[in-house]
Amino acid sequence: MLELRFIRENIDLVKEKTSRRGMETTLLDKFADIDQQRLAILTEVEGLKNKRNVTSNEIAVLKRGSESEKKKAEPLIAEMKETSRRIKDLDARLNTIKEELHHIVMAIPNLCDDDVPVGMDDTDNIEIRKWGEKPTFSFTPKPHWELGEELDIISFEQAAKLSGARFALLKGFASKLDRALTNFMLDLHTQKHGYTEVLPPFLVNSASMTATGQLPKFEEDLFKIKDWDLYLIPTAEVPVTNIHRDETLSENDLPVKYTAYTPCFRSEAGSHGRDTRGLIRQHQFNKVELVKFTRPETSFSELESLLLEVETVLQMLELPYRVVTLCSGDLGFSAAKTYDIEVWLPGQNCYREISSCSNFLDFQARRGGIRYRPNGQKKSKLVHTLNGSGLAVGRTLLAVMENYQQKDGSIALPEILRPYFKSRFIPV
RNA sequence: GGAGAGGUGACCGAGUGGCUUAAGGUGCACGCCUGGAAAGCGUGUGUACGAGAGUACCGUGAGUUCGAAUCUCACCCUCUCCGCCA
Repeated sequence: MLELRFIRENIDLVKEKTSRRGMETTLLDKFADIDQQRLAILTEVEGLKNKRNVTSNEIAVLKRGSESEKKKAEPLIAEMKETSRRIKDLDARLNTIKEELHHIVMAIPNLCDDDVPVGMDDTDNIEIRKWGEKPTFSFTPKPHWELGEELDIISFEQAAKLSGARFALLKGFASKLDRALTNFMLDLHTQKHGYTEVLPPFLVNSASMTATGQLPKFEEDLFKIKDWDLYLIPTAEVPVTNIHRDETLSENDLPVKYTAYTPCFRSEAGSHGRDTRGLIRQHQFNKVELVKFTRPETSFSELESLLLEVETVLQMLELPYRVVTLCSGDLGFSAAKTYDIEVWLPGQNCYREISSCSNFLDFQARRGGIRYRPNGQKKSKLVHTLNGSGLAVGRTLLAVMENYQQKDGSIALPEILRPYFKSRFIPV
């Protein structure tokens, strides 16, 4: 959410920046009109309320006085009866307008940072660096879904029986590898990168979804629990960022850093026909997430260190990747700037997103009332929030399978996973 | 699911219709004091909207009233006990 006053005073800038994202600006034309109506009614009703407060005090004084003074209160009471009726009317109108305005403001995306390249879609994203040597094969490398079925460690068919399309059943070595990767990532982030591990609820209420920006605009992307105000989380970002909703943190505690392993649930509405094979796009997948709460001054440097921490995971797993800066049109609703890390997949001969690291500035903090008190100052300020996947476990698993596949169909494993997986490879 | 108790500022906690402009305390900040610190003393200390005067906010939403933190109703949440259950 952007500040009301900021939108009012910078309406052209807001229009320009939202159109960079490829969004309609008609909403913003409506904003100015409704905002003006709101201020007019607000002024009137506040004047009446002031009168009511003052007169009520007068009545109180008269009522404590003599009989004749008590009599004097009666016309005042009659007058206030009428005033109260008008206040009630105006308040009702004001509430309607406020709701309309709130709807508009909640539908305005964050302003993209000036560093963000202007573009339409992912083809306009800018590669900023590459790491690692793509593996060479003496044979044609297979996609992971073929490897998984041949080794009998992933079954899409059985998962379809249980749940339908876009689900997978990991078996034996695959489920063990998923667990090994998760533990490796959590250990790295807690022991080397200074994150506190949390295990949050996987169902959250609408207030939480609203603070991080999934609601009200993107409800169709979520799974909702029937008859409950609960949604399955699409990412750990939601419960973890909401840990400090409506709280004031101490500046000395910043940056606050959490890592969480959770399953993630996404409806994938609107992506029919895309990535239908394999583990790439599932309704349910596991992810290790990193979340930071920072001072405004340091959020961009914290974004850079977050990116490096995520890259470390891929480097330790010796998986080749590249980093891209998302262009304005590809940026998520709440983010001001995002780096995507894309891992090399030899079985599909392409790079695929495996992590997304974003700075949300105070956009989520304002929605969620997440503040801190700067040392030596009276007024609290909004924190900045950031998060990044460190990493999406399912996609890491398939990247390991494709990059480490052997001619005989077995899969070698990164050295770093030895303490977690115990054996060196997944046998045929 | 049943019974009971409760939800007040950064935190604790008083407050059952109008001298409440939310007491008091803790914490925090600044000042005095000190060789320096602690203690002590003093001052200040929320959020939103508004150019400002001001208005609103005591779990949420309605209601009663000239006037509600305070009374009524509904709902949400927390705690204790009982029941059921991994």
